[in-house]
Amino acid sequence: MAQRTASAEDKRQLLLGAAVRVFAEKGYHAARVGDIAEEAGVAYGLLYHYFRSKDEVLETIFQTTWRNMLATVESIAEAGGPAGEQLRKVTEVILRTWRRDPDLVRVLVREVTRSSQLPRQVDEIAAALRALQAVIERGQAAGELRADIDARLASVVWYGALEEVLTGWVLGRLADDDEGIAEAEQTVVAMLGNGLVPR
Amino acid sequence: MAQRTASAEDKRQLLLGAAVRVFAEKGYHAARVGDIAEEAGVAYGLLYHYFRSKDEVLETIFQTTWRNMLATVESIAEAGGPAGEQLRKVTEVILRTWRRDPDLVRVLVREVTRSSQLPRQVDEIAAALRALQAVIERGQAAGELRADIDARLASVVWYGALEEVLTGWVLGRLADDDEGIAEAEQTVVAMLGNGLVPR
Amino acid sequence: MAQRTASAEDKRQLLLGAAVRVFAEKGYHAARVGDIAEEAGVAYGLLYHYFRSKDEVLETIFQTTWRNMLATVESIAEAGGPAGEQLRKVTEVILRTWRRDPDLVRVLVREVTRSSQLPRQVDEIAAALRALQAVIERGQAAGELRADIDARLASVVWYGALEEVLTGWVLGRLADDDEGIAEAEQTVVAMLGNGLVPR
Amino acid sequence: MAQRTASAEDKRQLLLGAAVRVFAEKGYHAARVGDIAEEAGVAYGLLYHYFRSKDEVLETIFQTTWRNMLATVESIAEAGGPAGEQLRKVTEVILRTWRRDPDLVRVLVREVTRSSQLPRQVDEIAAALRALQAVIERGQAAGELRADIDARLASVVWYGALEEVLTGWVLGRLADDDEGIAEAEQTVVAMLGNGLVPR
DNA sequence: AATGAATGAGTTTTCATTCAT
DNA sequence: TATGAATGAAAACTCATTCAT
Repeated sequence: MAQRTASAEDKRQLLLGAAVRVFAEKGYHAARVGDIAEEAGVAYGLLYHYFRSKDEVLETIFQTTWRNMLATVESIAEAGGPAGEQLRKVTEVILRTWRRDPDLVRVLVREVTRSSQLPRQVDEIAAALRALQAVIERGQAAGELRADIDARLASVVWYGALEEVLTGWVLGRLADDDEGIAEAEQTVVAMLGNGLVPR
Repeated sequence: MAQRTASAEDKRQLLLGAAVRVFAEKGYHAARVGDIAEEAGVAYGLLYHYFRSKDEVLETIFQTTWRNMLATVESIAEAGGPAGEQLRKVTEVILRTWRRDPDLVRVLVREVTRSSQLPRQVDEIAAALRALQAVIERGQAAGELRADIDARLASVVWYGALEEVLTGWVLGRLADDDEGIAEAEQTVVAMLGNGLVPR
Repeated sequence: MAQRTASAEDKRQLLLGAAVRVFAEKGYHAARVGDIAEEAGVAYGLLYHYFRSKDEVLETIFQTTWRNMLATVESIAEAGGPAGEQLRKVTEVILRTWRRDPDLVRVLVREVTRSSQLPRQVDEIAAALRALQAVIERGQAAGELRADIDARLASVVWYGALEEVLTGWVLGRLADDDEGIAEAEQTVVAMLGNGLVPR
Repeated sequence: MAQRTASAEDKRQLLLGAAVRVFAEKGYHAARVGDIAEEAGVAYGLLYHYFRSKDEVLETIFQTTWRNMLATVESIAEAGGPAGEQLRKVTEVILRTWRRDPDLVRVLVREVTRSSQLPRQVDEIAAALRALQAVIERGQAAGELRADIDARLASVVWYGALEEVLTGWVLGRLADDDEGIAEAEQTVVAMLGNGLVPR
């Protein structure tokens, strides 16, 4: 029975992986349920054994990703160290997702607004934002970061910058080779951390 | 005939305004052509005298908005003055759109990804980004801004921050009263301009 | 506009007539919306201009028929005369529907139960039953009919007998030539009528 | 092996009983095979060990019920006695089914038409009608019943009256307490019986 | 006998768009 | 210009049934 459960979980993952590829290629809306099933090599009816609807598939992708993101940010935060260094690590982790799983990022970037319609997703994203905010607040408390800036707003600004860089890569607006990625990391950290104005 | 043209233009605007309200309320996809016509108080067939398709209506909204945005950014750039001040003005203009026309911002934020699918839009957004980039480059040339940061990346980061603040307002994640708006402006300018790290 | 309305009403009738024929032939469930449209010679989308759903088409057929039935029964009742004679006329009118519009009777008989699921129909049928009941009550009050029998039950029994005769014709269980119809009328009236007459 | 067979028969009955309850509650069409299995407390695949299809389940319910009905009517007929008394007994047996197994009657009444599509059912019902007809014919031959009324038609009328009374109870149109049931029996017998008796 | 994962046929309905008036 | 009747493409989803285990 453990076997059966494991196998069922495998099938779920198989479908989820196929969905990411298909959504990345054609977009959520244009992707037909049959495309996902075909990509996964199963009959489309099977998708409805594992998910309530096509929507739930996307929702699951978002939820899983954000949960992981949240866990990563939190583990970085818990690891301690200078706030600036923590923010650099968060930036690095998030931006490197592009190299690790470009299809996933494509889906995330293209369907953000769809996800934000769904109340549940908002919670997940909000949780990640709060984690980022907490890092900033601790940095402010420790005197490492400016205390005259609202931590929540700062987290929103930081997150927006990251999302837009990813969007730039997805849309081909920005160079996404190794050098481009490294430069983006540095730029985000430099601009947000130290500012654009020379000192 | 001038009158007729004017009247035709009025009808177009009437339909566009109605479309913004309807798209803001139900989202582009859920909005039916009939809803827009009803909101505008005309028969739905009439929409096809002024627009080729429902898609073109959204496209027009984006194009017009971005053209205005671009013109504004360019006029700020042409007006001259310190780069930092120019960036502050751009930030102010973009963020105050929320107060001026929240429905428009709702549509823009909710349908960004759809817009980025449409090739024509990319140009408009890209043009606005280039204008922002130009401001930064001039600031770098004048020694007012750090020259070790890629201007294109900087424009992307800046734009991302603005978009995410608007998103925060749309989703109710951030306070959007006058004070909240003022604080957001200052925070964006402060963080991106001067950095989060105290000097 | 009167013309347009008339034409619209014609189209509705066209679709309703086609629906009766198709439902009669294949049954409501097996009948596809496309079959009705094809029978009517229009595109199936048009059906949705005139009816909310396939269900509403059937509902309309029932409602119209029962409304007519009710009107007929009431007009017979209002015409006055001996109760027995009124019941004979009602029987005649209902049974002769089979000759007048066999397809309609086929639909009515085959889909009775479906109609009784729909709350609105219940009212229509109930109204017709009440009219029949009223005829019986007046006959009882006038001493023409036995007063020791509950008029409501009597109307139900009478109606059941009529429905089953129609069912017999629909299923080919009973002869439905002119002679068969005449005999059925006489039999129903004889069995039910003489039973109601005091001795 | 007798045990195994008995157990298998039990499972069949278990499933049939569950099907009656589920069909009574949601109707045949809305009832899913899974619902029946769940009501019976077994996996839905098991249903296919005992029945060829969902349709066969309903068919079996009808067949069993009608076979019993037929047997009952025939045993009443064979017991002899005055025809009027026999008809009273038949009426009593059929109407009391409502008290004995309301769910079964609900299914029978709601799905009559569905059953009449199925050729096999027609035979069963036809057989019961013939039995009723035989009772009447014997009554006519014995001079106890009017001979000027067609026995087949009379059986149809009688059956229709019974079915409609049951329908009235199912739909809540008629009182179905003990008194209501008793009155219905008497009314049917009085109306139909006295009408058949020569004067 | 029992389970439930897997299959895929089958159909209503929506709604953007066209076009006769 | 304006109307709204007419068209038909397009796809998610349900659920009866099969079958490997």
